[in-house]
Amino acid sequence: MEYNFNEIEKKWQKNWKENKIYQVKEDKSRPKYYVLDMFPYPSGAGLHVGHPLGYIASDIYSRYKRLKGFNVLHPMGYDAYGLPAEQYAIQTGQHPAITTIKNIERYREQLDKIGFSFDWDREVRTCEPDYYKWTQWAFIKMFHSYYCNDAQQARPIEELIDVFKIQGTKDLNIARSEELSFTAEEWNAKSEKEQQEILLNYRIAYLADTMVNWCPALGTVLANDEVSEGVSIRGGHTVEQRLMRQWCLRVSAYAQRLLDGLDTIDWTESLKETQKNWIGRSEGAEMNFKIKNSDVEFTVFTTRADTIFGVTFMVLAPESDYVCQVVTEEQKSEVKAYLEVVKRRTERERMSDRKVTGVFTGSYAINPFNGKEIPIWISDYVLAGYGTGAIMAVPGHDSRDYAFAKYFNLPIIPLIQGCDISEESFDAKEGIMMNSDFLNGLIVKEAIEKTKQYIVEKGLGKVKVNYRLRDAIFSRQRYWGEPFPIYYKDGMPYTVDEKDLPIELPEVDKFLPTEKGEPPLGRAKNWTYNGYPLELNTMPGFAGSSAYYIRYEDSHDNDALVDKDINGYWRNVDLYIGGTEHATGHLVYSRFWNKFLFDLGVVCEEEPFKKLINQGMIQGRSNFVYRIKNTNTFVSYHLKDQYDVTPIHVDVNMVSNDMLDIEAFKNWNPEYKTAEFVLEDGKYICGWAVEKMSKSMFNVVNPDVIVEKYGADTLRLYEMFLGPLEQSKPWDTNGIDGVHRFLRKLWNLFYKEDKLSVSEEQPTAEELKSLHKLIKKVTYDIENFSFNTSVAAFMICVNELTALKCNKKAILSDLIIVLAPFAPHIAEELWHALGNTTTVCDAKFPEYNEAYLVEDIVKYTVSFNGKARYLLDFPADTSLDEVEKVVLAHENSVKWLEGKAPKKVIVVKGKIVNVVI
RNA sequence: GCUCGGAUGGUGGAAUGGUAGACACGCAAGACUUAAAAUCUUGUGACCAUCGCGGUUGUGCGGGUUCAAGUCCCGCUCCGAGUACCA
Repeated sequence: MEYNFNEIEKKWQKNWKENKIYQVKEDKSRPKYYVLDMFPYPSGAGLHVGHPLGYIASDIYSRYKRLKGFNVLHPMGYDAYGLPAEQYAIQTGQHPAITTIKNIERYREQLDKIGFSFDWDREVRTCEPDYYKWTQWAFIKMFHSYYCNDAQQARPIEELIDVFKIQGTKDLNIARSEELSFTAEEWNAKSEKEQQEILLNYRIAYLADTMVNWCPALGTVLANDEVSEGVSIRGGHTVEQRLMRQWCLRVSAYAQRLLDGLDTIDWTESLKETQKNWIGRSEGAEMNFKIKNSDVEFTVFTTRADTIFGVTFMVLAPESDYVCQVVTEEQKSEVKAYLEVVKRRTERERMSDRKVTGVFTGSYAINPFNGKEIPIWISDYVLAGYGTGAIMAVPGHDSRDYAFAKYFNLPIIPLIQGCDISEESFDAKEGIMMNSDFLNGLIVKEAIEKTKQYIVEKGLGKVKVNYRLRDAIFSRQRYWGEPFPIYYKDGMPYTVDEKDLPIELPEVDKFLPTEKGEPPLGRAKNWTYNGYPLELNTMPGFAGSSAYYIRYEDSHDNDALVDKDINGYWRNVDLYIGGTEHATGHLVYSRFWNKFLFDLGVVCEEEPFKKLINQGMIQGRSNFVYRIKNTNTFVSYHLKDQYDVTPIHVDVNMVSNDMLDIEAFKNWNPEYKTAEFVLEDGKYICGWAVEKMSKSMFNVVNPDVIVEKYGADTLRLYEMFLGPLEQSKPWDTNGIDGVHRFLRKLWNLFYKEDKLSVSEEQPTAEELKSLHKLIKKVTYDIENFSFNTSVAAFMICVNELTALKCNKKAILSDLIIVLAPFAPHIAEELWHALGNTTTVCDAKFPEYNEAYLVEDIVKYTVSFNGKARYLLDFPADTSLDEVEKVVLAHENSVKWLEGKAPKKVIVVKGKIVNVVI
């Protein structure tokens, strides 16, 4: 019987589905294990061969854990809201829901062919009302919460209102947008509307006028992680800064907890590092500066308080509120002109073109340490969004200030003994202070501490920790997203009643903004709640993906996001697999969202993902043919240098082992119908290059094609065999035959001349050794996510057993259990062929036995001063004394030792490894 | 600029400080075949060799630690990823 993978795989996929083999239920008698993949956005292009890489790895791990006796939760779903479906809808009028469902069906079809062990009964789709009801619910909870810095947790907003009623803002230590100050009497005297406006300053989900990344091409605002280098990540459209009233989430309140939490989870150092940088904690001081001839005071943030005696000018961000307060009459027109220029420059220009620009305000600040007058300037190298939007410039010890000072000819004062600032500033925080009054003679670190102390004692400011992490902009002016559970009364936002959730996405006639420039929801009919207008914005993409892992635990629950008991069983994700591209987006929002739900007591774990692995990207491997210029003749790769050629992308699906299928090529395009070829050894060899996998490069490989040709088990093994999971690598089909050959060899261990042929005989020591070597290696490898070396171990084992002509049932049956996580279909088929009636998924993963692994011959490496190595074989039970005797008497030893006694004999783990002379 | 990775045969890649190159691809030779494909066997880092003995050399470069370094330490070069006027 041939190894008919197509038939086998179809049969078992059907069987698994019908018998609900992968359905899991809470089972308190067994330990749980939660394995999660980052759920995909179902794009119109379908899956390519790179997408399943992580899913295969997580599937192997899930199946392994199940065989090890764990109750494994391994769900899958879809991140169904997204820009592409909406862009497509704008162009074609096709409702995004229709496109999305079509794409989901296509994804599902492709996923099913690979034989994953997902529990599909738990599937979630972020665009389904049953699902986004809980996204809206969480938003309502955030709206009704504030963050208490003392308790370090979210608290109900009602508590805060009670505080306001009694003591106003006195002794308040809570996260807020702006520092407000009022008494209880003032609060109680305010109108409902005024009170609501104030509360927005404290809510975790709040509405505020903020500078946002506005993307005109997409017609919406974007969060910081959706923008890179001044352009949108999706589509690469330019982004500009704009002041808009938008929904925001007070993620910044959680900055310290997000940072601290990193120490409790098992993520790669590089990913933790990326998050640390994104959160960007910096310790420093806020210092107040008075302005000469004015009562205006302004505050700067600095991490280098020690350099206060080197401040020679101050700089305000162009957008800073202080600007209009400090500009003098005579400078007004010049400043105005400068602000106009800055405003016109896009973020992108500002970044690429680092020209020094700026303008003097006419005002002077007073240095609180020595009373000196310092000119105040405006420049766009100071950002409004960080710190206070104002800095004290120390050109001697900050490279940006240095460039500015040089350009505008401002004084530069060196503050550190022996530093050379003639060419550039001295930025390092080291050396001994000078020109600094009471700080002179201190080393920089001491000086920073002493200055901070001084600032606090003299009331010049305060010690402050700043974070780079900004609050997340949560509004999108788009159609295809979750509607907000918010309505407006008297211009103020109110949440809809929880019992009225979900607020379903309404139908609209077009997916474009209204004539008035409102978001597409402005087109919806009767878009009201109890007669009040509903919010027209929708939520961003990360809203639905922030808590989906919790919903899988209890995806059909209509009364709660997750049942408390059920969450108490599944807890958080033990293993999360996905790409690095979510390091500063999804993985920050998810952690924030989960911490918020933790504060509410909805979930029992503070961190959502205990262990996280980033699978590498699969790049494309493009193939080229070489056309001789101005002809229709193509020359093979190794001969191309003899001609003047143009490389042309050719569809990789017409190329096998870099050899072109000439007939297929001729039929590919009418232009090539009459093409001629210059061959080498009768073949046309293509060139290749690693590029992004994309249609335009003709290098997209569809997993369906591989499954059709080699089977899902081969695809699974091959994707793992390609290299380490976390490494990016090009897809290259050149080695797939080797993996496929391995499966056929395995098959042939069972079947001789078309008949099942297994023996009940007792295995030999050699056979047992081969098997247990494999079990040991694979156990170790799976636990360390080193799947490529496991595949190699299988190949070795099967080669050994083939050489031993082993067809013993005892050996083969354990072998296929060990293989089952990797190649479930063939394992299931052989498992049943051996007479088992239950699924191989419920077998017990065999333990290895060291006793079988003992070598009967021990090899000793003997070398002299590490040189002239040679090997000696001894029976395993030879004593070390005996070995040493033989080693020293060996002719090579005699030669090297020249009759002298060795100085030292190095023994490692009971083995002589070196003789030192 | 900063941070984090990485550099090993023709290729993808293996190697708890202890026989570098597992396993696979490719290539070569052979077996089977009218032939091809498939399959199987053998060989395969480079250099030297009285090519079935045996030797030299070899993990990006330069140093160091060690009896012993692909692996640890210091200094470079190159490549990749992330991030950036963050005061």
